[in-house]
Amino acid sequence: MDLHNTLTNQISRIIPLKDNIISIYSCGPTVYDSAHIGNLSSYIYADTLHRTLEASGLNVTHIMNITDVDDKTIKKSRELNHKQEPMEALSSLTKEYAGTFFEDMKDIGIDINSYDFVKATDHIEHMQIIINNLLTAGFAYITEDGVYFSIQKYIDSGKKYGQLLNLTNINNGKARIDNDEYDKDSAIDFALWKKRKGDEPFWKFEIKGEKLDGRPGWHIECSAMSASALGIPFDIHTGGIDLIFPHHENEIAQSTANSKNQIMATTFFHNEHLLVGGKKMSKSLDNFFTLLDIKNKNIDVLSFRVFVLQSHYRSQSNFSWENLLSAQIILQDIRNWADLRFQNLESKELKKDYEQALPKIFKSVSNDLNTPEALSILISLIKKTGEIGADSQAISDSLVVIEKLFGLNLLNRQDITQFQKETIKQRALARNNQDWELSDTIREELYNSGIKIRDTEQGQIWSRTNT
RNA sequence: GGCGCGUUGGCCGAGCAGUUAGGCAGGAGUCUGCAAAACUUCGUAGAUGGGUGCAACUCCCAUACGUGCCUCCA
Repeated sequence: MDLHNTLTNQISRIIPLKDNIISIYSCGPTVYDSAHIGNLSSYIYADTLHRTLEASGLNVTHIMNITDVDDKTIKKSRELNHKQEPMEALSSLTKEYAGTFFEDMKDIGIDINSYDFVKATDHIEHMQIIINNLLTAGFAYITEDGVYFSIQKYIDSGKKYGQLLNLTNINNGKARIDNDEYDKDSAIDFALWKKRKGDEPFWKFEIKGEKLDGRPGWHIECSAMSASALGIPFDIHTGGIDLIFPHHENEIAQSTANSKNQIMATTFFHNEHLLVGGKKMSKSLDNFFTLLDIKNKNIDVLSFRVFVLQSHYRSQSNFSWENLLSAQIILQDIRNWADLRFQNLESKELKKDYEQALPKIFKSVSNDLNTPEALSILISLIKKTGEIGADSQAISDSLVVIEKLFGLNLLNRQDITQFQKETIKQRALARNNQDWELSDTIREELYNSGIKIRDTEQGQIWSRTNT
């Protein structure tokens, strides 16, 4: 497939580094609170990328990290459980929200078994090794409050800082200097390790006799986890557009400082933000929604996946309830179409349409993940099914492909019960006898049991009322 | 202040230099025992001002507005 690469700002063909294995590292959640749907949209795009690559015949190794130690997790765990041991408080908080995160992932159609999740706290030792190596090689220095990475040393070694972003004026970033509360040589240097303050949770760390008990900086977590799972370099690094700087830029610096290669990953995949009322959805603006908000409105959460796929990952999309409801209608249409495979329908001429549509859909997603186009082709196909008539076999066959790419839980839909099937047969009988009264009564019975009937040239076709 | 991105019909949202995107919502109609569905059809989009082209929503330049990153952030 072809994909936009933030490193080159161009769309280029994805070619695996090793055989036909694609390695992906996705920046996952910081588990101090429920994810909002903007966070989740990022994972939906990464998941669709994963699915498309698999559909291209590649084996995908997909790592997603869980950040379970950082400023926010520590702060919140101290507030909530100030009587508990700091480490225990941290772990009980992050366990809870990691749990809700996995539930959310399942709800939005992500097969969590096709990912390897890694936790930051399981990789502390590896982070310490990297920090130690960076210190030894002169890329890092120790201060009163921690260990810092020296951008200047990195640049001096002949590598480029600013691979993803044009950083010519980064030193002039006024906000950056104002917010600088740490003891570092240069405003752009960043913490690899933060020494323990007060009763924060900490890990033992000693270098050359110097006691540095504390916790890792945010960026080093991803460098360590990606390296231990995938090595350097790997194929695709994903995340929201806001992670480009400084997070990914710093990851690159850490991961490549000690390596001949200056590439951390061959492709960087970044998705645009979800907006609300034209503004970025964020916790700080308090304009965010969670999956729970969607559930509370009795809207199927998979509608959100459809909503996300309706816009391209590199353009912003504006979230509104009206748009989500519109996506829900599309989801219903797709599900009703999927259920046609249970209904023994036939239409020879339609087979051709399926044979043409599926490669088109695949071509669209392969072209820089153009999911809106792919969805529109699918919808046209569904409309055509209504027009000409359905073919159960063709639908069964194509569902496998559609499900593979879109992840809408279409394959585990159930057939109606034997009793309901019998009831439909009885109605057909009544209709043959022109017993409209009985026919209508049966139709109402079926409706009450959750089955909607429409009469077509191919006979009765059912769909579920609750989808 | 620095570096980007966007502006499409009531709402959302693509592709494409010349031929209908698609969806949602609305009007009218066809079909139907009824219903539902489906279909047909209507409102004829492309921020503004220039430029290049036989031809621009589509390329280029400006302006306006919006928005993102530069600080934790998907």
